[in-house]
Amino acid sequence: MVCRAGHENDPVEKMRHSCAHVMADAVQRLYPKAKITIGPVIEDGFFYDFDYPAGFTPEDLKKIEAEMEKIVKENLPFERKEIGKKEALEFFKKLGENYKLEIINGIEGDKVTFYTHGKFTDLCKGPHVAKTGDIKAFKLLKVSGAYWRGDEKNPMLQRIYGTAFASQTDLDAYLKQLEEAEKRDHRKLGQELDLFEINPDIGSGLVLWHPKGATMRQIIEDFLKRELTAAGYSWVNTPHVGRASLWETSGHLEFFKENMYAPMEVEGQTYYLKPMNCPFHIEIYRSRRRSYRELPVRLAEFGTVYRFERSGVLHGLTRVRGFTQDDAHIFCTPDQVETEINNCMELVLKILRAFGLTEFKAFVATKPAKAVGRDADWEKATKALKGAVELHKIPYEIDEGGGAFYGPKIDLRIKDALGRFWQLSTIQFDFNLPERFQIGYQAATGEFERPFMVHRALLGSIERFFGILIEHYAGAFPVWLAPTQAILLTISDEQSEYAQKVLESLRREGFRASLDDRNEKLGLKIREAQLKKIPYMLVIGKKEMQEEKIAVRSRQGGDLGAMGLEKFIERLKGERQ
RNA sequence: GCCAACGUAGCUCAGUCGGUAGAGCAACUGAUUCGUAAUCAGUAGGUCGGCGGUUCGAUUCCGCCCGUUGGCUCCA
Repeated sequence: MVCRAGHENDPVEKMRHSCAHVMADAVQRLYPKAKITIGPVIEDGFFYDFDYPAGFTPEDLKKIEAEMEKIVKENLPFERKEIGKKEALEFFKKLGENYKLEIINGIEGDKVTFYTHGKFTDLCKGPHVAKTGDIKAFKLLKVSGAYWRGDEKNPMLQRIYGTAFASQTDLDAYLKQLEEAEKRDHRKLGQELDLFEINPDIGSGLVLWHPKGATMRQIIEDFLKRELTAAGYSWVNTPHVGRASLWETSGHLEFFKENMYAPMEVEGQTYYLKPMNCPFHIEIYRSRRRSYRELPVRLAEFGTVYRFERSGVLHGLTRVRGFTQDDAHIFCTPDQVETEINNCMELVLKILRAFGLTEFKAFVATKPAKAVGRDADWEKATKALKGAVELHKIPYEIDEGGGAFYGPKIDLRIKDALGRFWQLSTIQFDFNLPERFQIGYQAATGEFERPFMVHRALLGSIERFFGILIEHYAGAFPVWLAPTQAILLTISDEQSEYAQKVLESLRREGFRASLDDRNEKLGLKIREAQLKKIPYMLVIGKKEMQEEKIAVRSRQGGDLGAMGLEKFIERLKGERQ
């Protein structure tokens, strides 16, 4: 048992930690056969893993909770005791707690600490609250399977998750927040707003983009296309499959095969669906001799890739098997590295900010023990990455030795409206593929040189980014992204013709507008438009028709009163940018 | 893949302690032309995820499969 590093003195963490002990105690009181293993504090709560093959049902959870209440009422003191390892081993041996034996044997030094409350004793570094009665408000949340030490070769344990807070009010607030997150779930909103579907008849982890979702995707792609073109990228398109020999050269069959779809045979040749775009871009790079004069070469593509993900890890749009990367590869000379990376960073930030994502955290991963490439190149590249995050004043951490074997990288995480962090962008050097594909350029000296190669994705996967965006905005997209920006609502049939004209005017101005002239009450039309989260509802009744106006209602602000179409168009244009 | 829960109409869900199912919304039809979050009435819609077993009889019980969801990274 342990608190999270750096949080040992946080009173809530301490209480959660103690709560985990109380839960383990309750479990063993009710189910003496259950063996205790580990139970750390995690973000927002705690869990405890038990070896109990019968498993726990949701009803068991209620019983355990009730038992915990009793233990809290008993107000038992937590007592700390230092004890020799030998004695500790004997203690747990007698209880048949073999997982604890394994843990003790892995601990350095010859002393360990025990924490006891009532008749329950656990191996534990502490600290704890003084008495079980100090645990104020708690709740068990869910059960799941988990492997001992996270390794699937080990026995499957039963994990119970719970959380505890300093007061019932705090706990309720937390549960409410969970509910709020559930309401924003992109899978739910995706269906309600008719944006996309993942259909088992098509296949797990494969996305069908419905018209509204596809409209948004195109807006996103158009925006990126404009920005990247302006930043000097060239656009390429490459196929979805490639010959086995290509993936042998690239090394994917050696290192990435377990993530690739099974091969297919065509006329005696073996082909694989592409899990990455890089080999294709490299082939384009080396389609002719390159001179230092034309570097940097920046090849960009919205490249759709397929990766085999184990069925259990698939999740809505954020973890899929087929997805499109906003991928690009930069080939440049050593002199250009710094500028290229800085420009990449600038571009990433500009684009993410356009989507209302303004808080970032960067992780710079450096050279691992096993790596390819020259030390000097690693140093130069790592320095450029650090320089770029510092230049743009992004808070960052160094992930020492956390880079891939083929190069250092920056992972950029962004914070969404609910305060959750998501990893989106990545800027990654590659010292491996240029070598494998033997690419080069002719330097000023006339010598044949190897270029630096950088993989970079700003949004990462468009599918995943879209999912995050849906949750970030809770489906209420800003005008520039909304699939329908304004909907015209007539009050009676008499206004249909006039409304149709207004609709045409809006469309001519390039707006995504629609018309609801059904024979229904205004209240119903507003309700439906509101549920679709359309930014503007334009009411047209007798009055508006006579005065050649529209009554504007905004999604969040309600009735804004009547105005001329010109004035409304001006307003919309301002929000479109 | 593994552990657990779940799979009933387009959607959300109820139900059957074994005798082949029901609501609301949506759809369709009709009436209503009604000014800022749900007008009324009617009609239609289901091999109760698939296959097999037990049974006179299975949507219900059992087994297998498929799919969905949560977890399997947090190391006393």
